[in-house]
Amino acid sequence: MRLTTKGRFAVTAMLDIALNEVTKPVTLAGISERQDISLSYLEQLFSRLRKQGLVSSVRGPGGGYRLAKPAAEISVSCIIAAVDELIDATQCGGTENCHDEGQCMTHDLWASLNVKILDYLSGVSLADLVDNQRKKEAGLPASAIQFSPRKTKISEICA
Amino acid sequence: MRLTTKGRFAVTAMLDIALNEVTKPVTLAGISERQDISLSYLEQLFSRLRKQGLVSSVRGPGGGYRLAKPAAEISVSCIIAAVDELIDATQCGGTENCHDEGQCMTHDLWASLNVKILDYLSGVSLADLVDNQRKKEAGLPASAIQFSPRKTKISEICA
DNA sequence: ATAATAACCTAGTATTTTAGTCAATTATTA
DNA sequence: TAATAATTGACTAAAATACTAGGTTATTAT
Repeated sequence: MRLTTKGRFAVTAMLDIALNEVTKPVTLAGISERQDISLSYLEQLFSRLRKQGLVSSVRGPGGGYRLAKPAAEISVSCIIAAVDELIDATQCGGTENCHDEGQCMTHDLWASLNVKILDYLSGVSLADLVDNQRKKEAGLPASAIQFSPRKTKISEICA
Repeated sequence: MRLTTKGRFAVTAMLDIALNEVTKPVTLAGISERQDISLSYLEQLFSRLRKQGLVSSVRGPGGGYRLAKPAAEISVSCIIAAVDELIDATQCGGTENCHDEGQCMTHDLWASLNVKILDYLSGVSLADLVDNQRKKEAGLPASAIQFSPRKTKISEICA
């Protein structure tokens, strides 16, 4: 399963576009500055995002990137899948040949975890993130995304 | 967030013990052979599992490892946390300083994803996995763990 | 006693992935 | 036509992952 800064950067960058594309296309140089992500790295990520049809590009002065679809129609899972290739918590990538010829004993576990993660990320759209961010900036509590303050230290995970 | 083969190996190895510890402690050499995991790698993993109090060890001939608690009291999240140190989908590891001085725009998203994953893995115990495996071997459908056959190809993730 | 067993420990290494740099080229527009 | 900004490809540093090697220590069966 792939949930790296690559995917995080991509989501952040897409959110930056969603927030700033009101008048003009958004340049990678702008995103780079605002979000503190290397320009060249962004170029690599956007090459994939464009190929997956998530953004459209305009070259030359005044150019940049726009969302190719309405923000409400772009899910987080979609963005991560575009840059990270495969969201998969199983060893085998769905081939079900994790151990010898058959499934490994924990295949079902990872497969169902996979579905859980995917379900969640599929349910969150860029529009949700925009909403959340706007509310945050206005000093309101975030609501679109259910935020839980629970910590994740080992001591708290194990009873 | 860390969901690597390390954690998968650890869960598989723990499950192997749960299935085989009926009479004697289970040796790493046995696990290595049955699960096709390098012995030395297992030793490293079990060093951590032991330090976290998940297994107890017996040295010498006839020795090996046993679960330190009933299988029903050992959750998958606990095992993964023991070997992978930290389950965390956020960039900052919970410090909330992901971007400059404040939270990055997607902090809430990763934080809540984190909770989702953790909730799920906390709810699955080794006993559940044993059940599932026994049913599988008996040719019955798995029930303890809800298995979904849904695929996770990019084309299916994005509408 | 002692030889076999199996945990335990430390250090190192190969491979892969991540995250990034560098240097160009191409299209567009002011 | 000069500046802009996407586009491309090749290359690199650092980290993490997944191991290997070689020992030591404790225990037990003989």
